[in-house]
Amino acid sequence: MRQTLATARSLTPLFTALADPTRLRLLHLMAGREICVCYFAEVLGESQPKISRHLAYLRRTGIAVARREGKWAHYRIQYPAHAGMAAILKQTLATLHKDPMMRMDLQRLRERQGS
Amino acid sequence: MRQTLATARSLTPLFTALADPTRLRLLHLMAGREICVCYFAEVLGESQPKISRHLAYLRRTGIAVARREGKWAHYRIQYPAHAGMAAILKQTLATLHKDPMMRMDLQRLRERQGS
DNA sequence: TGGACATATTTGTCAAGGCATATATAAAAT
DNA sequence: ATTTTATATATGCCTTGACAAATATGTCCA
Repeated sequence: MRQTLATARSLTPLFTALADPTRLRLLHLMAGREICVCYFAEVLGESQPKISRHLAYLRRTGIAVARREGKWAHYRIQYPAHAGMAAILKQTLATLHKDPMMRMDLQRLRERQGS
Repeated sequence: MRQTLATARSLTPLFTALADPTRLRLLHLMAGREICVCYFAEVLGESQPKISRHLAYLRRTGIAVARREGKWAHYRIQYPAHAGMAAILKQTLATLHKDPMMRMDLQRLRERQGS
């Protein structure tokens, strides 16, 4: 297994995936829970296609996985097998969670979910 | 000070800067030491303008700073003031350092430096 | 059918790399 | 001491390719 042979190259797609505000907000919302796509557009105040495209991006990168249930799709974070990549992602989520604006996303989500 | 007001947006430039193999190799070489530009091209096996461009990119992003000394320029890492960003950068460097290929860069550097 | 989600298309922006060249400092030559 | 010449580094121009956003449309399932 040559997993770590070229970390620079394997890290690049991860960072590319993280280099977008919308994707960071999505990941932060997904951190620790599974979320129905139906909430994202409203919570982020972004168009549905835009959300969908970014979710597809995260899926392609392997950072998120989808689970279909009838009409709905639920997304959650998939931590990379590569320990270093997982650590970077984890650190990123921790950093995001310190931002009050990010927490407001979470609050808006909970209001919608009625939890 | 509204430094943390929009972490998603302030994090994006960092990740964009990290989303390139050449820049990751440069940062890894600079981790913990100051390095003369004159070594980079040879050590990485890349063209001089390419190196220079990527160094300028890192400078613009604030991750690296240059110090001129006569003909030569020396670069070193500048950790972001934002604690979360600094933590991400640090984690990234640690991850890179686990890669044998990355360490070979360091070895090639030391051979050139004759240390 | 209608609601939930995904994808195609188009357009604009931006970054990357190659090549040539500019700038700056130092060294050498006269 | 000027005037070349060389070395180190940066930058401009050009082409190419990746990605974002908006709009429209397709697909799947109740």
